[in-house]
Amino acid sequence: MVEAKLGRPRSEATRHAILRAAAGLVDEIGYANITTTAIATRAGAGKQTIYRWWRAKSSVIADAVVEGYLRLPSADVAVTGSLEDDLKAWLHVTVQVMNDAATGPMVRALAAAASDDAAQATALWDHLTGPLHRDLLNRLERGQHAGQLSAAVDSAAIADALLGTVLFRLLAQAPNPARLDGIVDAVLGASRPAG
Amino acid sequence: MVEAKLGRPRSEATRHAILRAAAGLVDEIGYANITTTAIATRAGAGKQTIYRWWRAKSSVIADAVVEGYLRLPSADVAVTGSLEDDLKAWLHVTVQVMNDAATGPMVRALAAAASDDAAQATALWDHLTGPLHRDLLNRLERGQHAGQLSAAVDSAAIADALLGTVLFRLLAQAPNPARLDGIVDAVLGASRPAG
DNA sequence: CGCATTACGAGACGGAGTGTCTCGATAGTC
DNA sequence: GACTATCGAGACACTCCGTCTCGTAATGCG
Repeated sequence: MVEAKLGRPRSEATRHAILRAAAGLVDEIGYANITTTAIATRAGAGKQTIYRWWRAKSSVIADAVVEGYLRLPSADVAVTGSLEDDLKAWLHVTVQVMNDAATGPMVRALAAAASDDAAQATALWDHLTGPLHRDLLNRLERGQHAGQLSAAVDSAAIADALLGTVLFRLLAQAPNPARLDGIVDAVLGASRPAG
Repeated sequence: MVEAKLGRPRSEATRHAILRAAAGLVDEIGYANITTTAIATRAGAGKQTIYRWWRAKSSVIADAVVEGYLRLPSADVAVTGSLEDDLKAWLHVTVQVMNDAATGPMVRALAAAASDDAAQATALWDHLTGPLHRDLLNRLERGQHAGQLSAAVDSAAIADALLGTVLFRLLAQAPNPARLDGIVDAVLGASRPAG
């Protein structure tokens, strides 16, 4: 990890251009159709410059995600009076967003791309789902402070379950929204006050 | 869908050999490293025979899943007195199984393979996770009959959430088992009797 | 049986893409 | 100015996909 002191230094501008080109291509033509040549051309870089710094194409795109060049479109978790309503609304909107033409294929492809490298996969999912998880957690903890949710439950675990549900639907491409409300009902406690 | 009546009929043995070869190769060298030539060679078939009946390599492998040549290793859901304990035990074992050397990469690769075709993806995930979902649902409904779980909650939704959690961990390759118990706690109702 | 028809195994083939290699030029350090 | 590593550009060998072409095998019809 020691930087070389001799010779021409690595161009940070080129690095940025490559990651930016990769991210743009994922958006425009989809992960599966991207070629290294296309990334290089769009970035105004040579192919060797890519392979000098990344092991493979998938690594470039994974890096683009990890460094924030590609983000999942996220829906804000509303804060109205009802935790239950807010979570249900978030679930429906998020499932809808994930099922749109661009997002679903991208996430599925990235999941496959990261499957080579466990460390990379962890970093990638962390960056993709981290913001969503954080938003959910904030709302849940606010609900706990407001007494809408028992302080004894593990709110991070609930956020896991909700995100897991969204991802499951994303992978299975089953846009049936029928059970989404049921999940929130179950997660908030079966014996909540009747609504 | 009308079968031809003239000429040599399609060999069911060859069809079986091709699907069997594809399934074996997924296990042995992983989805990403499979070539159509390798499938054909291993099956003792010609490449043209594959392309005569399947559109692409991913279709062959998806078919192998749908027809049961590839299965997710499943852990039985125990039936002891405690629904809570049974679900926690199942979650831990299942996450452990999914994290083993062969299963994780296979599922991730299949997720990518199915991303081409929405209808195929639904069928594929149905066959992969269907048995697990059914087992969970059985145990949950049994718990509802035994009064361990409110009859009002959507047990299928709970099964979704538990499976979603497992898949999320599988994709993110985060083997941290800490929150698993918390998910069961949350899902079974925050206000259950203290344990 | 002979003929038409379709599937079969085998493998050659063109096209596309990957990752390596080479080139002359460039941007730093000493 | 010498040295060294990176730069853009693109040629290159290699692998793989999916198509095409063989000669052969299996089935129904006359």
